[in-house]
Amino acid sequence: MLPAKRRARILEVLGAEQMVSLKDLSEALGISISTVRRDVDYLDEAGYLSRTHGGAISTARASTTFEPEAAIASAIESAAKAAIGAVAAQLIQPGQSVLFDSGTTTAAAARAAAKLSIPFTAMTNDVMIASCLSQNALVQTSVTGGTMRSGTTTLLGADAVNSVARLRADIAFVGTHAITPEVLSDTSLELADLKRRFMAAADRVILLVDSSKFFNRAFCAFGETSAVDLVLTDSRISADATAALKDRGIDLRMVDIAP
Amino acid sequence: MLPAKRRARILEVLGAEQMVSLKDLSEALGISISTVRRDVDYLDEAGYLSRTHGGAISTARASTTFEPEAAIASAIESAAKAAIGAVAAQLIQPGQSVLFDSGTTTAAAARAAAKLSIPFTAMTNDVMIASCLSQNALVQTSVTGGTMRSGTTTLLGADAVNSVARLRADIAFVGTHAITPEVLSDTSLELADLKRRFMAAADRVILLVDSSKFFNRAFCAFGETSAVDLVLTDSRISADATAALKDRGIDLRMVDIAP
DNA sequence: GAAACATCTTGAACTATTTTGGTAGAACAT
DNA sequence: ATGTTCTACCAAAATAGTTCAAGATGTTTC
Repeated sequence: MLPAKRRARILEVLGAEQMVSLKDLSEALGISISTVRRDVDYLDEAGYLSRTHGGAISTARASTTFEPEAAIASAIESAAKAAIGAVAAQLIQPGQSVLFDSGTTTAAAARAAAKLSIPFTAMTNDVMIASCLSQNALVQTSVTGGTMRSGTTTLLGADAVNSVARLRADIAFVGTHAITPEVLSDTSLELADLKRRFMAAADRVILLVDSSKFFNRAFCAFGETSAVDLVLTDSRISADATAALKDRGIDLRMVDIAP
Repeated sequence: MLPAKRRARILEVLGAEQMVSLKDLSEALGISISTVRRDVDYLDEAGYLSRTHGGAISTARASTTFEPEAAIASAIESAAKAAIGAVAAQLIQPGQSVLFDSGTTTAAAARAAAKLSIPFTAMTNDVMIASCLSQNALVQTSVTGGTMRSGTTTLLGADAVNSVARLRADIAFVGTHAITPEVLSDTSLELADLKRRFMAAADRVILLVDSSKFFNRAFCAFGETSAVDLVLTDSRISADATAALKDRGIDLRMVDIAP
């Protein structure tokens, strides 16, 4: 297994468990304790987790504005994201207009949507999603203007907001950095602002969120769960989380993850 | 198997897998590990993927770049474009604002510019160029809005035009499909319109054009050679062409092609 | 066209570097 | 006190970098 893959898996475990011992990690990943120790130290150094005696605890999401580098973000929960994306794409009807928020989960949806053979119109503020969708000649792809923060593929700022403000769409696929039973939140004001616009511009808001995002709070709230028409998540979501959302009458669909 | 085909297949694998070891690639493609290593290093250099010890992981672009092999080939295999791009990047001064037209030659300039360690502001209508530039934290990258035609990474249309119309930049790097001693031309009205705006918005217009574009005419003229402040081309340009341009008082610089 | 020549690419052999898993003693928690 | 975890080190394995000869490709010359 590749070092990078190993580290991503460690973060996945930590996303689900909050706390793990090095021993457990060593057994779960089938690698020696020495290597686990080195990986965990590395991730600690890089700020992805915190070390404790004998193990590691997740810290990334506790820090409300922390964003992992793109390479790692896309590797974390990649199976869950792909599964969620595949189901999301199936919800698109021929001829509809669809908004794709930026993010790795919505990117998975775009990748699946690009393989559909139905025509639809798409708009996104993520250049990676855009170039993905534009592979399919049936998809009319538009991109918001805006400014990219370095290391990301996300367009933000006044131009992006204005582009979205003029629109009316059938569906918005929105991602989120964190979700509680009531609130969706993300890491920056600008991101939050734009997500709010996406949600306001669409008849049907579909939230794509893998199970590791429950229940956390990030820096900046951008909407309420009640404003979402459908939540798509993976089957690793906890019973607590499903109950809390269903109590609020939120339509929740779980997607089985391929091994 | 052709080198270009090999590299395209590596990107294809990487689009599906997120990470692969060199060993796996070697087996999957039936080529030696040495060759895989060379290909992967090459693609890393060109920004299509990132290397890790023992393998490669997909960057934003790799997972979306199911570009036809021909597109990859023309984008990264051309020594002339790379050489022109490298020289173009050197013309950027710290703090300047720079417009990057869409196209493979301007993309080469963007790749070189992304490796500079000077801060500047960039605006482009090509999402590939944008994701290239945004890898450098010193570069403030903006993207025009617009619509993508399928199979391309180019943004066109009213939104793109409007984005550019508001700007004033120090430099515009402009590509062209064809050039005669008097006229620059390209393949579509929309493209031509946007290129015209780029040229009007910049104090200094620098035309990046490899020698194969002399002297042809494409469907739609978008400007006169006299409106260009500097023409950068490669040394394979014919003597006729240089003479014709110099007769018109056009500043022409030839770039030696690296071996 | 074909032969001769130069150039580039490939795969393999070899060396250097990095990574890995193990071990021994020190530090730690209960 | 006792078992566990940490640090530091080592040898083995894997990967990266280098070099080179054989083959493929491209160019020139006749």
